[in-house]
Amino acid sequence: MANPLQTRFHADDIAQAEHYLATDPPAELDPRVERLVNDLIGRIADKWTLLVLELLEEKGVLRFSAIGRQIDGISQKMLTQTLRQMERDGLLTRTVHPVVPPRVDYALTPLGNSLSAAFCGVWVWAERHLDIVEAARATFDARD
Amino acid sequence: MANPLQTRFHADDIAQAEHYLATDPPAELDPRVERLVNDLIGRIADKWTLLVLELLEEKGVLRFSAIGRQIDGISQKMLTQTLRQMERDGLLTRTVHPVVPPRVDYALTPLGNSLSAAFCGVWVWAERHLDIVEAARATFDARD
DNA sequence: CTGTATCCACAGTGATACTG
DNA sequence: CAGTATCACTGTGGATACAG
Repeated sequence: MANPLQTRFHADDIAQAEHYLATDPPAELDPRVERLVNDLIGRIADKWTLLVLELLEEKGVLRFSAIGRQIDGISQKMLTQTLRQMERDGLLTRTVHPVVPPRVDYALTPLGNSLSAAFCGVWVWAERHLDIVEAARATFDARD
Repeated sequence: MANPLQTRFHADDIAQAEHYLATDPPAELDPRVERLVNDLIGRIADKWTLLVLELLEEKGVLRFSAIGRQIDGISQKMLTQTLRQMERDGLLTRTVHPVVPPRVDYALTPLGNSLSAAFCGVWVWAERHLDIVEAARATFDARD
């Protein structure tokens, strides 16, 4: 039986995610570092970044228009912006082929892959608990 | 040596996060489910929700003002809004004590704890790769 | 103390048009 | 094809005041 999440995340990535959980995290956690980590999470956890991350993890290398086509509802502006941010953060590479018409390929870096792996647990959680959350909302909305 | 992340995440939660990664995820992943999951992630991954989740995971039970005091920069409005959303999603419980002055306690539900555990991997990733990301940004910003 | 209500400023977003 | 530029808009979020 096909298993979308298993095809989406490489076994290596999942192994690495387990590695993150199993090994000791850094000992230092002063407020400044905490703020930076929060900032970083805030940036990488936005809607479009997550979708691009997921898509590239699954598909490997894609060109600009292919990404735009496969992510529902994203505008060209937001796609460009998201890709630039991710490139700046070292999550993906942007390869411009000097041909006409222009062709630009995007692919995750190892850093991007590792982030995708780190988010694997959140994806699985969301998928697993979707029904529970919706039930909780229904209950909450019922009484007021 | 003290280890903030180990104190922040209970051993049980980490075990559960490993469980998520180790076991087979649900087989079905039609576009509708995918959209719902994306929505859900978009909601739970916002800045304040993440900070509240982290704080309550660490501290256990806290009252309204205590949360507001310990999360830097959050306004009363956003705190109320965030707590309501999380309560609606079943992530935390809101307990009103009928005393004067009023006292309202907030605590994570098992669902909230499991979400916190799922995000553990992302936290560790962010902490681990903070320097790499900042270096990537510096490199990116240098050439233009 | 724990909220709600109101107002307002501004950043994020989408639509559109245009360029190399 | 792969963007950039411009603009109008909307919602988020902060400040403030007030209520239970």
